[in-house]
Amino acid sequence: MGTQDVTRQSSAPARDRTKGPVGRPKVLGLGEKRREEIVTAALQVFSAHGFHRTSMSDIARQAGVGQGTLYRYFANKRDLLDHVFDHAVSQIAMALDLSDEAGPFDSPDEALGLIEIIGTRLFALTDNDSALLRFLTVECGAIDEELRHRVAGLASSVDVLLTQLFERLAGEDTETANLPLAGRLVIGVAGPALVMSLRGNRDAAQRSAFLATATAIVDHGLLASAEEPVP
Amino acid sequence: MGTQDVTRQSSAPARDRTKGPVGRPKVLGLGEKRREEIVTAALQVFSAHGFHRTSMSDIARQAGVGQGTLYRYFANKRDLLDHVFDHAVSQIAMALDLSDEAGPFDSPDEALGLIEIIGTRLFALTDNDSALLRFLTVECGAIDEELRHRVAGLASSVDVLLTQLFERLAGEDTETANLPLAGRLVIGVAGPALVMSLRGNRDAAQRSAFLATATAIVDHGLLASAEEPVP
Amino acid sequence: MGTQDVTRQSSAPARDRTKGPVGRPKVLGLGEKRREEIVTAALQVFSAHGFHRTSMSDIARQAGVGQGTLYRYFANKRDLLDHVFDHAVSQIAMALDLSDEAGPFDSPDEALGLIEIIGTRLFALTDNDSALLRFLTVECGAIDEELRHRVAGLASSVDVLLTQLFERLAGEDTETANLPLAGRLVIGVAGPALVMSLRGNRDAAQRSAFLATATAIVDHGLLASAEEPVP
Amino acid sequence: MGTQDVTRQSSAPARDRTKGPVGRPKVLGLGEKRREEIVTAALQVFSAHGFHRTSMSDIARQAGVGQGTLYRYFANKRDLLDHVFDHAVSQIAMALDLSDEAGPFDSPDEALGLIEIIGTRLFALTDNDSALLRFLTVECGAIDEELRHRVAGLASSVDVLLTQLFERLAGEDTETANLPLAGRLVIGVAGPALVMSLRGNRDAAQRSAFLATATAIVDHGLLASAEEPVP
DNA sequence: CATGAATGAGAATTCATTCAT
DNA sequence: TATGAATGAATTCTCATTCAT
Repeated sequence: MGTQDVTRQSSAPARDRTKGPVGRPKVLGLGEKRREEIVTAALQVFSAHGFHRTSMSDIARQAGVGQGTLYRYFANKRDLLDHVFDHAVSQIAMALDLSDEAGPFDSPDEALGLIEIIGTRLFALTDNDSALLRFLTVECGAIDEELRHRVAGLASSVDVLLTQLFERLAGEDTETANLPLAGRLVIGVAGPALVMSLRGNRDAAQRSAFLATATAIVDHGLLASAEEPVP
Repeated sequence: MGTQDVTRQSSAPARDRTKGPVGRPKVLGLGEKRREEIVTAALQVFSAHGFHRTSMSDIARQAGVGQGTLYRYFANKRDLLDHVFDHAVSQIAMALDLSDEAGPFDSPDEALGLIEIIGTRLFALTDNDSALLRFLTVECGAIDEELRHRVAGLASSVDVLLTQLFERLAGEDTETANLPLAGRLVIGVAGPALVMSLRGNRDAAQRSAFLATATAIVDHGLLASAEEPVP
Repeated sequence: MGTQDVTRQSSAPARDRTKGPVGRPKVLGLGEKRREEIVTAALQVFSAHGFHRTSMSDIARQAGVGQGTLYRYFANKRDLLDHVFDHAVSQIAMALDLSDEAGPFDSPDEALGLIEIIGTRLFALTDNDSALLRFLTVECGAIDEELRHRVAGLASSVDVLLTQLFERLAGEDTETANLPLAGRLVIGVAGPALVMSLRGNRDAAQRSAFLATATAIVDHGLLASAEEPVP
Repeated sequence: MGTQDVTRQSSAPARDRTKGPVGRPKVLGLGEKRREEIVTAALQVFSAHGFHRTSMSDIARQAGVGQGTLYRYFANKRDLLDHVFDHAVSQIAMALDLSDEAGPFDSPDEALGLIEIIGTRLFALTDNDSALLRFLTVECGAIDEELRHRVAGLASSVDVLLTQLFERLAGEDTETANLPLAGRLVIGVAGPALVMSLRGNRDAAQRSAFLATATAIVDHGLLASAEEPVP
């Protein structure tokens, strides 16, 4: 009578993307423009109502096209979702792209400033298009197994990036053993800021207090602790 | 011979016959047991496949009962979900209950130990029943508006608890202005640990390193930073 | 493209009464008493909500017994319905039984008085137990094919009775050709009275006006017209 | 790039693209035709098996469309029923429309002829489409409370029409007190004719005998009795 | 005998997807 | 190419009926 096996008959939904051109073509044709309009519209409604509660009709209405048209650009709802995911990720990557800023730092303090820069950008991102982050952080993980993995992969990427950042901040004279952990912690530290922001809180004072605290944490807590051997 | 009451909603079973023998006796507590079995089964499948991808048939199969039986115990799928949510929350509350441990501390260091205690319990919780936390953290927020609010409320509660904890840790000589933020930060800090654990990582070394780092963060970063005025 | 055949796959519900003792046994055992309680309860709820919208639970609740008990007395819902129908018919037959009154009449006027007698009894019937007539007249015809036939048969019986009555009223010197039609017409004439009464109208003045008009119709219209050859 | 309107209930299709070619043009009137086909099919099966015993699948099969299609035209089963009701009422109203015939009458006898006209039309109606009247008279009253009220309202309308007719027939020198009752009586008188007809009886002789008798009833019984004061 | 817990067949309804135009 | 009408598989929920106690 105990709970039985949880596995399902129809286990794997079998990732089905039509292997059409998915990347970012240099020249946006008319069709490509339409694709992006649809993806953007889908992102809005997915974020507002959730993937499962959003019908293809909803997406078509939001995009201002017929439902049938969606199937000219995407093989099925799942395929469209994949593209929305990719779109969201690339938008965030662009927003967080530090290649301009992250030149070699003259001092650790300068480097620490990156935290504020990143934070400020994230706040701007949520103000502009809260759908983007809400989709990635709240909805995506709950859609299905595969997307959960991709979200996890995404998190890992940020992990790596942050670790590299901390390595540069810490300099070569530091024990790097727990820097990966530090990276994850900082992701966690960022979380509440996003939640705050996603809930519509735009209080500038709170935000700057938050960023200051986060910076202090990294400065004193992370980097200092990194110098102490883990017991 | 007059017409009796015909109203339907009067749920009173009118068991008023003068007869003694009442057929199958209602075994008290048995119904409650069955309810819990169903809730547990539902938690498993909701956590494994998500609320929307889980059909009532799935739940019934997992619980080892007929579909119709579910409706003897819960008004509808949503009602069942609510009970699953409550169940999950109370399980976690029990797991995190610190009333034994949180006696008055002789020293701040002793109090800091709470972080490790909480962390250890969370790890144990996920090892035992990963469905529980995955359901609350990953699935719930994406189900619908109302549940999102309830999750948010839950997070706020933890906020408050942590803030109170920090206040005790920091003592009265500290600026308390950003302690609420600190609470949120620590929630964030806990996140990655859960993710790590939910993904099935049971590496003890990594875990203890993580807890040590987290403790250090709170010790050096949070509490220390709390002494610095926010600009 | 045109509308297709209307016949159904599962055409006949196959009258299924368990051929247990159905008639009216002289001695009412305890079980028989219980049967009648259930039938009475079922009549109430069938009349109040309609057969299809009434569940066996509703009936059991109204009767103050468990659902399972219903199946100790009746094979299934349809069987119970049959008994309710029989019950209703016999109740009405009793209410309309004229064997006391319809002795040989000394004058046609005396005989005409029967119309008022019948009418008054019908009014009394609806006042006492409106469920009875409502069930027979409104609900029954719409339940299924078989019951429609039985209702029709019932109407025919009344037809015959009324025709016989009119024959006695008219005497032997009358063209009897359209007396059967006359019977049907009087059934129809009674209809509005029932409707009036079923809707709860108990206005005595209206009722007596109605009966007077009906009597006049039969006196002048029916009997007089019966003397004229139909063209 | 700003987020657009995400509200869902805004049914506006947002067909605003600047493009000209709009794909499959919406053929006006075709949808209306389909609606009527469905309503007609539903009337057939409702009449044959009753509302509650008719599934949406039955209707779809009868209409020769998929079940899903029904929901493109009607919100739900109840909505479809409402349209069937309206359809039936308007069909009957058309069949009974006396505006051509009911010119000013030179003599009461001429006016009396209306009864035969109405009767003949009703017979024709049932011969053509017995479902129509059976649905209204037998099924509708038993479906639910609301429809019962609508049927009652319908009957009242006929009441009024008939009363007005009788008033013209009787002339101004008559006591009008019981003319409303007379109207109801005539409705009742029509009932048996319908029943006869609905049962498939097409015997012309019986029909004309019936109409003659009914005319005689109104002539001698109703109108004559109208001249006598009600006690 | 009486009961009510358990059940699964069946009904209404939704929606991703197809395809004629 | 774009469209939206059509569709049926899948889902939630109801309820007549069975049967262990």
